[in-house]
Amino acid sequence: MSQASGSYHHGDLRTACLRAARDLLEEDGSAALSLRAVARRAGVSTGAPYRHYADREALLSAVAAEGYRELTEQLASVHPSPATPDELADVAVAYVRFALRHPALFRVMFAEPCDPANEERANATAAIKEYVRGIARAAFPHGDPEALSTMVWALVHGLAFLHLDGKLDASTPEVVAEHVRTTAHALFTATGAPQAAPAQLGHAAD
Amino acid sequence: MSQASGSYHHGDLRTACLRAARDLLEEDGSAALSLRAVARRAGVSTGAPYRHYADREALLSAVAAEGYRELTEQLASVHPSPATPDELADVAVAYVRFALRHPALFRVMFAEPCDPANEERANATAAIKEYVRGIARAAFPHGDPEALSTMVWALVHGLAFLHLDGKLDASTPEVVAEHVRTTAHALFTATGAPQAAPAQLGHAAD
DNA sequence: TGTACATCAGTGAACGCGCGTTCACTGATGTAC
DNA sequence: TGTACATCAGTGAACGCGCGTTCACTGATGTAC
Repeated sequence: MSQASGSYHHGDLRTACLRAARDLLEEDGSAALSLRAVARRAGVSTGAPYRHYADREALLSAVAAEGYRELTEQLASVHPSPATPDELADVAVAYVRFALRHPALFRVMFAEPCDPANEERANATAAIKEYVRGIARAAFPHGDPEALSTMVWALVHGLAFLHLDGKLDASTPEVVAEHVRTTAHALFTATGAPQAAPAQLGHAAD
Repeated sequence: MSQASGSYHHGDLRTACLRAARDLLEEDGSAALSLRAVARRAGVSTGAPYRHYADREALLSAVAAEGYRELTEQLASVHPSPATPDELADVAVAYVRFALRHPALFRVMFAEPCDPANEERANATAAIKEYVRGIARAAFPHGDPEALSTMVWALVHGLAFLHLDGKLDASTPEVVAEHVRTTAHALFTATGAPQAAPAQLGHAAD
């Protein structure tokens, strides 16, 4: 968009490819994403994307990285630093909702054996890990944050995939949200997360 | 095997296709399973599998169903009716171990959008659901078995996929087992599962 | 027990498809003077 | 400000590939009499 319109040069094909890939994933989540389809969608010849991505893998990794960033953002926007069981449950609901709203993207993010050496991708996953660890630290100040954050992440991740794959009732978003909230509550209250929010100071002892 | 060897008729091509599919999945987990590759592997012409499977989907569903049955068996063989946190943790470890030993099969079972109307497949998933529900009932006699069994399943399922997708350290089976055991323990002890095994009678109050 | 015939489970060639990737090319852009 | 030229980002045709599926066929099997 930044440059010519209708001209020979595209202007920002790199971004346009990402956009096209995302659109295709939203439209037909079941099909595998192909570079040719992306080029077609971006209104460009088959070879053009190779100016910006080394190969299919590279595009896929970029898409995945974008997905991670968005997921992290959305979780943080629900509660930057959740502390009560209610707030934790809200975040859990947001995680599963993201998966169900963007099933194909979520699968690219997790189920595709993408290049683990891709730096952008590695950074993006690190960010989400850090957010989850932060949650665990704030919510369970007395436990091992590492173990607890794994537990929380595994729980929501499992819920997301089981809903995605039709193993749990995902007929309406409301049903799912309620289900996730209940499950999360069962976990958080039982593991001794603070019941109310007496302190939301954000500074926990290191 | 049941009939001719080296003859025109195969004897039991249905089973042989399944076997071939499984072998291919074990050998190259990253590639998508194709009917042609299965036929090749079974030593048979491209069209032959169509005598036994309507299409690719049908074969995939059969493979998935077999996977469900095996997973259920393996879990049950660890503890038919686990009651203590230790026993529950053993089952959790077995679940994740299955996923890591058969990554491609596990992905076919869960990540492929297989035909949900397939009866064999539906039966097999129902069996595993039932086993998990049974665990929850036995282990948490005072909670809502439905919510708790979902929680347990989601946790192990999430752990399985996070390890599978390289989000958690899966360098050695021992590391993974230890990790799963720790996480499971944290959950089970906190949610009030029986601490020791005073009664292993198998009859819980309905 | 022997023969005729229907049925069944394979063959192998062919169809049309979409894919990833390469490559010689060309039009647009921007920079040096 | 104007021109020459290097660089860059596209084109479009082509490569070879493996795929799912179909179809006329043929050899093996088993059943009725």
